[in-house]
This record gives sequence, structure tokens and C-alpha cells, in this order.
Amino acid sequence: MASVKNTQGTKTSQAVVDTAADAVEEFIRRRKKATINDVARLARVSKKTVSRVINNSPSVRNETREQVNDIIARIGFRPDPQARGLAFRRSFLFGLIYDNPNAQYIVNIQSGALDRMRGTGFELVVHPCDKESDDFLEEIREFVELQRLAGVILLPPIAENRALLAVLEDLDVPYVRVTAMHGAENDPPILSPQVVSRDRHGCMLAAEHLLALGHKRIGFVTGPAGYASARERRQGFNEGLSKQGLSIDPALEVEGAYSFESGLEAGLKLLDRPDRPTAIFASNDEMAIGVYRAAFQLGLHIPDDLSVIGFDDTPAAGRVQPPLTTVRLPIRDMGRAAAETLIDPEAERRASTIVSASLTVRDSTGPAETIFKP
Amino acid sequence: MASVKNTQGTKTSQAVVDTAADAVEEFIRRRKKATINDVARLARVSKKTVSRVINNSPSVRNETREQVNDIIARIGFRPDPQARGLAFRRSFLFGLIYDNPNAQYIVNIQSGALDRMRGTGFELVVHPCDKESDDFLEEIREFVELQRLAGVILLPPIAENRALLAVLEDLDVPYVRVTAMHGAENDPPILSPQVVSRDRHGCMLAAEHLLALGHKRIGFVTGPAGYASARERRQGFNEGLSKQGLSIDPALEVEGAYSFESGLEAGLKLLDRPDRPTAIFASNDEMAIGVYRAAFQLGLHIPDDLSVIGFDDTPAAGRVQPPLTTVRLPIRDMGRAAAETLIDPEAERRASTIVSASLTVRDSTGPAETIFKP
DNA sequence: TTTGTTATGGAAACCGGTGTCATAACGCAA
DNA sequence: TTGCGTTATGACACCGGTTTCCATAACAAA
Repeated sequence: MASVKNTQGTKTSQAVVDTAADAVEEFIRRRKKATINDVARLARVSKKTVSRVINNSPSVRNETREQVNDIIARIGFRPDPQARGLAFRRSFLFGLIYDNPNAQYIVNIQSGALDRMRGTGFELVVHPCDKESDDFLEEIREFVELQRLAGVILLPPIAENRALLAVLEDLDVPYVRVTAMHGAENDPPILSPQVVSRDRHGCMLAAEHLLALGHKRIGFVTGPAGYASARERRQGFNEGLSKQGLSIDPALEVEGAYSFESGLEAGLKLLDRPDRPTAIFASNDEMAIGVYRAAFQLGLHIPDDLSVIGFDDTPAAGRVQPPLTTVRLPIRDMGRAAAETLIDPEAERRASTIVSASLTVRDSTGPAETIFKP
Repeated sequence: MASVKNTQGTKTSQAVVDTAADAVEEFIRRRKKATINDVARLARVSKKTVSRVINNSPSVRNETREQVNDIIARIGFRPDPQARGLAFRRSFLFGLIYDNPNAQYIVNIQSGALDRMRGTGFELVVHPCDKESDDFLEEIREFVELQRLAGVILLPPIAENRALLAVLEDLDVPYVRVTAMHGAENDPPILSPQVVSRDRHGCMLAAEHLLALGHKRIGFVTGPAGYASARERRQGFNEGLSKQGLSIDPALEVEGAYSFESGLEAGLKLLDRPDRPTAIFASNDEMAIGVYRAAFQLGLHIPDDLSVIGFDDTPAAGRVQPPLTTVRLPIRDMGRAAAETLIDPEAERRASTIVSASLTVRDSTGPAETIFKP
């Protein structure tokens, strides 16, 4: 110590490193997980100073900081998330909470979020739940509280559950909702941070596409009532039709459940009649593929006898025969954006990240009047 | 305290509860997360004794145990996983590590594992990785070590990566591999705990099914070389054929990559020739659906001109036209079993959990000789 | 040189549990 | 009743970080 005091600033640091060099070497040889105490000892500073360096606290001399960082790098120190979490009273875990939408959707969100989280020190805990169960809210409350989550990502449909949002507010945990952008006429809009997709716009494109092909009698398979996405998609499609003075024909509208079976059923209902539509828009791909089955059962050929459009652009959309024209949502990007919102406090303040939908035109849509063609 | 000593055993407990009753009430009113100290204070025992109760340590008087449990229940105490993990030097997190197999597979495993984990206090952290990346092993090592995982679930194909297994052994973390059961002729079998599926048996059933329908010229689309599942499926199919003295015809075998595109390509290669096979087995559904596309492009009708069998029974299998005959694996059950292995030390000792494959017959397979039918 | 601030670093307590070890309480034979 | 081996319990240090509070060093102004 005395010698340290005697030497000048810049030399001090060097001297310390030199003196400690073999200690460091030996430590590395021991090949044990390093702790903050090891760093402090080898860098000849207090734990607190190391802690300051780790947390980018401003009041550390540059010289000291470098010295500490040098040791950290050399012995490969990584602060223990559990210990840090305990002290912070907050873990380094994000929770992904969902109620069983389709697998492809979940995996894409997951993969996007993880992509953004890579290297940040956060990890993702997945937590499916059942919104119909009695202790649904209690169950989530306990999960979030017990794990002291650093953030929560909510997927539809529970992202629209106000009771759940209230619980999260109460727990004071940062959260982000992934959902379809709200139209103007909706009940009090939710203001919490969200990643929203322009479902409405996508469906408008779909409607315009069908209109451009000359379709007039168009069937519409709605998503389940109560889902924001179902409402938005319907509204968007209607808006698209309205540009040519049309609107969704109540006689040609059937509610589905976002499932293949419900799509099949809806398809049969719409197609098994003399004045059947020449095109059907289904509010997601699953149901669109159900409509395919219905068409097949009735001996109708797509796209000659019937045009079909779906929503989601799942991998299956490109694989069915004929490949399905569908509205595409950049789900992975939405996952990425959701993670971004939780990671960057700046982003959280922006509240809404908006992503666009686009139309992927494949072979399931064709002109309405093929019948009259040679 | 003196009064406590003066009263008799049974009364003591009652007295304590009585005395503390209002303290408990008041605590509950404060509505703050309870800690072990609160429990200790209210139950008038030491932290350590509470800890003993939590961990089912045997040396606690029944009376004391009840008293403590009573307080725990009343104030809703749940030990903090972070603090517990820190002290145990092990978290309560399981890691699910995978390298990008298909979404459906991951979600099913995930959902099965989570189903089994519900209520155990463990949570699941998902961690995709890229086995081609340079720091693949280092990346996983750091993840597992830093999070001090309580267990790791490995999915194919990395479940067969011996270097990775060595890392996990070195870290001394419990892990379980999900994989296809090894045939006898394989290189030194891996003995670590695993959940294995009888892919071979499933493929044998597929072969028998085709043989029973009279097929002789059968195409085979292999999975990627190096994948255990690819090897096993091939072997099983071959065994099935061998029962009638046949075997996979090298001229009718094409290697695929478990992807739609590779299935399409393989299908074209196999079908675009005069002596085309009357049936094709694809080593997974994705590729089978690729074969569908190939058949469509060549104007072949399934199942009249060509029978197709896949493997996995993904949701898509039931939705394509015609619905695909395929080998079904209970993926969710495998996820459940994997979690079980990590949760129950007994189960871990059993080393292998075996699950069966079955054949789901749908409409993509038909008799070989339809050509000669009326 | 002395004084008044402001940066910097350290000791000790704390986050909420567990491990070790000593001691108190208990059951039972002598 | 005494003695002794168990069994039950508690005191205290510890896991690996952070925070509070205070002492000191560094530097500008007087």
C-alpha cells in the first residue's frame, strides 16, 4: 500500500497489475467461477468499486475502471444473476405469457424476442396459462411476483384482458402487449406499452385485391368474438370493400374459432348454396385451409371456382395446394420489438411500436369471371 | 417466553398462536411479500427451523412443524427462488436447449414439459442456439453455468452432440436427451438419461402398411445424414421391408433435409421417370408434403397414382389434401417425460424412458394396383 | 497554507434464504 | 435421580451481489 501511495497515478495502476500478475495467473489456473470478491482482491479495490464498474456508476476514476475491467476480462468474471437479482429485488428474467394461440405464432414471437435478448443478460421464461381457469389471475400473479420478473410479454388473446393488466400494474412489473392495432371506435383504448400490427390495413389490401379481380359476392369468416384481432380484421376488410361502395354481406358472414375445423364448417355453410360467393376471406390461415377442405368436398376448384385469402402467412400457407394468398404479419419482428420495449426504457416510453401487414399473393386467388373464359 | 415455558406442550402451540394471532392479522393487513423472517417471528421459532420445515427436514417436532406450516399458510409465504437458489448454488430453472427443429415440435415438447412442471416450483427457460456457430459450446456453457440451471432438456439434433454432452457433464448439471432410440449397430451408445422414441418401430409399421397394400417399388426420402432420427427411420423402414424379402432400393433413395423444399426436390427426382415408384415414404411430414407438391406438378394423383407416408403427424398432416398417412410420435408425452426425469431423481436413475410410435392411416395411401381396377 | 467542495473508496448492513456446529430438550436405562 | 445417547432447535456465518453511510483524497478558491 505504501508503495502505491508513493508512485504516481499512471504508474500505480501498472504497478498493481504487475504485482498481481501471478496472482491472476494462479487464479485462472484454479478454474473456478470468479466472484466479485476475487475481482476486488486482484484489482486491489473494494467490492463496492467493482460493483460500481459493473453497473456503470459514474463516480469511478477512469484509471480505476480500466484496472477493474482488465481483471474482469482476464479472469472471466460474470456477475451471478441470482445474487444480483436478490440484491436488486428483481430477476433478469422476462416472462412470456400466453394462452395457447397457434404454435407457429408462439415460436416466432419467442424466437424474435430471444434474438433481441441475446447478449443482454436477460433470459426468457415461457409460461402458458388457461384464461378460462378459475385461478387464472392468481396463478399469473404468483408467477410474476415470485420470480420477480424483469418484464412480461403478453400475447393475444390475454393481452386484451384488462383484469390481467390490472394485476400487472399492481405488481408494478414492466410489461408489453402484442396485439392488433385498435381502431378508433373501440372502447377505452389501452395505453400501456404495446407492439401492434396493422391488421386492419392488411385486410384492406386483401379486400382491394379481391375487388381488383372482379369479385363482388365475397364470403367472410370472422375470428372469435371478443378477440381484438378478429374485430380489426373484419373492420379492415370492410373498409377495403367500402372503397367500391360494398360492405360485408351479413348473409355471407360466418363466425369461426381460428381453427381448421371451424374453417371447414364455415366453408361448407358458405359454399353449399346456389348463390355461393366467388371468393372467401378467412380471418386466419388455419380457417382458410379449412375452407380449402370444404371446397374440395364440394368439388370446387381453387382458384377457378373460388378464390381464398387467409391471414398470418404461416408456413402451411405456402405448402397447401394451391399455395394460399394471405396477409403477412412480421411476427418475429413483433417478438423482437416486444423484447426491445422491455430492454430499453426509452423504447418503453414510446408506448407503441407499429408493424405493417402486407399481402402475399399466391395462387389461391384469381379473376372472378373465369367461367366465361375460353 | 416465560409463559411459554410454563405451559404444557400442546397448550404451548395453542398459546403461541393465540398470542400471535393479532400480529398475524396485522401482518396480513400490511399485504407485503412475506419472508422467512416473518414466518420465524410469528411462529416464534428461528429462521433455521422454518427452513427445515420448508425443506422437509425430518428432525422437526410435528407440533413445531404444524405451527410453522400454519403461519406459512396464513400469511401466504412462498420462499424466494432467487434467495434459495443463491444459497443452494442452484436455480430452480430448467433450460430447454434446441437448434431450430420445426416449430411444432418445439412447442409440443415445451408444452408437455411445462405441463409436468406445473406446481413443482420449477420454471422453463428456452434457449435456442446455432450448432454451426463457432462459440456454440462456449455459449451454452456460459448459459448453463451462469444461470446455475437445475436441469437441461436437449432436443435433436444437438441431443446427439457428444462434445456438448461432455460440457454438461463437466458442469455437473442434470440433463436429459430427447432422441430417437438407438439401434444396436450404432457407435458407442450414449448412456445419459434420455427420452427415446421408437422411430424404428414406427417406420416398420409404415413399411408393412405399404407392403400390405401391394406396393413393391417404394421410394425413400432419407433425413439429413448425421441425424440419429434419420438413421433410425431408415433402418426401421428397411426392417419392415425385409419381412417380405425386400429392402430400400438404392436407386429409389434420396437424401432430404427435413424441409418442404428438399421433399419437393426429392419427389421430383423420384417421380419424374418412367419406372417411378408407386409409393414414397418421406422421413418427415414436411418432406412428405413436398412430395405432394411434386406429385401435383407432375400431374399425379394421390393416392391413386402414388401413395405417400410421412413421419411426425404434425397438424398439417391432417389438413393437406388428401390427409396424410403418417407415423405418429407422442411429442407432448416426451416433453412430459423429459421434465419428469429432471424433477424426480428416481426417474433419472432409470436413464431411459421409451415412448412408442404408431401409424395414423389417412387417405394418402391406397392399393398399388388401382390402375387395373374398373 | 488553510478551507470548502466534490469525487472516490471502504466498512458494514442487507437482500432472503441455507449450511455448520453447539447446545437444549427429551427418552430411557441404570 | 443420574447419566447418556438421541433428537430438536437456534446462533452465526455464508451464498454473491448492492446499498447506506462515512472517511478520505483531490482539487479549487481564499
